Amino acid sequence: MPMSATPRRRPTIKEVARVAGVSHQTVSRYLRFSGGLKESTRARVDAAIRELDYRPNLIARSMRTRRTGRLAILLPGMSSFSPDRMLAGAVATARAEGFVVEVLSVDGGPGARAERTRELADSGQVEGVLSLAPLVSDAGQEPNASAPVVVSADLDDDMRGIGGLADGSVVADLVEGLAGAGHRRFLHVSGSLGFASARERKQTYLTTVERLGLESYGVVDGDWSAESGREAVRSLPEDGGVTAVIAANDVVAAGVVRGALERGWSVPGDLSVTGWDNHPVGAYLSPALTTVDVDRERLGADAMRRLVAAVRGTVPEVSDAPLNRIIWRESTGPGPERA
Amino acid sequence: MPMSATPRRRPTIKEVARVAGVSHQTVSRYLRFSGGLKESTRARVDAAIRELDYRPNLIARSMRTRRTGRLAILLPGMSSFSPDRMLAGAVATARAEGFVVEVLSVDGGPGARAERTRELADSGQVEGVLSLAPLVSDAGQEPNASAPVVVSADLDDDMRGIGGLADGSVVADLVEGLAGAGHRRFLHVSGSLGFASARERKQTYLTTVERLGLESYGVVDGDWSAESGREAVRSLPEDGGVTAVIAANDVVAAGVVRGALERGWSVPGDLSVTGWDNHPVGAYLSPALTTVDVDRERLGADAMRRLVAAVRGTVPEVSDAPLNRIIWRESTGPGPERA
DNA sequence: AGAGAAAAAGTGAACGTTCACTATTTGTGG
DNA sequence: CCACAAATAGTGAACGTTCACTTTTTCTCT
Repeated sequence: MPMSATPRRRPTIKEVARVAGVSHQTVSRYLRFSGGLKESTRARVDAAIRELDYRPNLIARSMRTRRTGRLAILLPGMSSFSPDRMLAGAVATARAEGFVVEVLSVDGGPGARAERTRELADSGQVEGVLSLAPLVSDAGQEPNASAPVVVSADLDDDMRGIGGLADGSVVADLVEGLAGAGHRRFLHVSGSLGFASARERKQTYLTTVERLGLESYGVVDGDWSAESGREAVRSLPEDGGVTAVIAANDVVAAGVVRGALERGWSVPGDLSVTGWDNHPVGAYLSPALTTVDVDRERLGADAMRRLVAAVRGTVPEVSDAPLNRIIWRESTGPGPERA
Repeated sequence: MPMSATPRRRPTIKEVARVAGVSHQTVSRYLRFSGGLKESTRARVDAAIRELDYRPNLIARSMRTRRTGRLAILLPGMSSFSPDRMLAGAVATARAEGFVVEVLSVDGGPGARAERTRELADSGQVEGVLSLAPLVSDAGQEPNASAPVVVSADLDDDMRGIGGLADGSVVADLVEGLAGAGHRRFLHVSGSLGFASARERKQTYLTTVERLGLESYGVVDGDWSAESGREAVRSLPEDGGVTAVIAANDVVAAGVVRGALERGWSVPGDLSVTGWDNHPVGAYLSPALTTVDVDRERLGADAMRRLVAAVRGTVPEVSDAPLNRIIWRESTGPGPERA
């Protein structure tokens, strides 16, 4: 029970000024941009700050400048989708740009999130909001001069982002790769269609199958869960001829594999399966999962960069390094035409 | 490019007062605790607030009260351990208690994190810090009257928390269950020993094996990774007699299973394997993973409750509901004595 | 109905910074 | 060496609340 001795107040700018023998305004100048100070005074202020272990009261500063230097990140409350890597990337970027990040997870659907976002955006508490989960698009933006809102490119409806394009092209590569291996009849198990990335992948799957003159047994609209993958395989007819499944992510793919094994089908002997995300365990499953490695950290960082740019009224730097990369592993093999 | 029309300032307490025909202090009173106001004035203030769409400037409030209402949560920067569920639980609890949470992920080891924590704790920016990753224990606390710091009970060194106890007892149950099924020779693959939970499990494993008169082939100190599990199995001699492996978590367990299969051992035929965490894919692996279901959300919530109590100087409510629950699945089976 | 207490409402300062000025010092060209 | 500009430093107000008081109103009891 260390009853801390002196409840000493933190030193203020004025005390620093007194110690340094200058005016408080000079200290303030020193703090903001140490230009325009004579070297001698600069040194005196510096010494005083050091001596008193002074650190500026950022709240008082915020109050005066009316800038909070804070951004909010919205997390989906409870879903199987947990954006941990993205979060880390986004947080790191924000910090690097000099912002403090406040994270809050909101339970409930896109509606609840949109509501909360709106509330946040014009609360004056934060300068911008980044949502890592889909919102219901509230058509017209706020009438209030509210803070900018960015929905992660991975999930966003406006497909300008790199995320969108890259996403699509990789599904196409996946299908082409399998077709090249002799597969003709496909199944896609999608993620929750509330996610733009899920819609995008589904769409690209359909058009690619069409474009290459292949057949799609269909698309099962899932929810990113393993169970949805298992169910999808269960619903397949015994001799439907499907030999390849494009699953929305690795978790779904694991479910697909399980479902196949339960029916006595071998993977990849009878059925090839692809996942998405390069989940840490994917390589250690049997069979090891073919997947798409996604730089989620960078995805989060990019989204945050977009937000920061919006806040500052500048144009975001677009990164062009490839974001996705297919990793072929054991869960995919030659199709019937090569067998 | 909607060049937002009026850059209208937010209304202040004084404007509300003017509209309501009362003093600013009356409005302030209304805002903080609407007690002590005559019903008629209460209504007038209420109407004025509504009319102006007034919302209090929390920064100004913070400045005056010297309370920020903010807590920080520290996440490990980049590790295989991502505390997403815990984060959600902690954030939700903090919000429910009226705090705003600021999350930051810190790269680097426990040293870097401890440094950053210290910095945060006496930055005056937050009223408390919750770390979801181990810190180097800085022996004596800060000399400054800094904000309280709580390291999650799951990870903390002081084992007072519920987390510690529950953890241990469940490892014992695991070993006992396997012993009851006829297993005699065990292997433990631990998590990073920087984590108190990893040390705790290891310790309980050792004492339980001892207590029941079983044999431990040894403990492999891992790092929560699948590869560490795979390596552990590889290092086993062909006829060492190990028939059961207690893995630090499901990811490690997946690696163990993989390693076993690669050696031509069947799971659970030749080797029983247990994981930890009830990872979403665990039930869909083949074999489905025996694991320990951990209410990580509540773990996070409990840790946050501890922090809030520390900040307020009150005693935290201890929850007593069981936190962990073994789920026996296919990856464990009878040992040699029953075969 | 009036005194006194309790309840309700008001007043001005303070929190620690930065902003918008004004004052002083330093430097420069003729 | 002086007038003048540029560089540097200083002064007081303002940001929007709450705190610590003081004043006014309302209620209660005799």
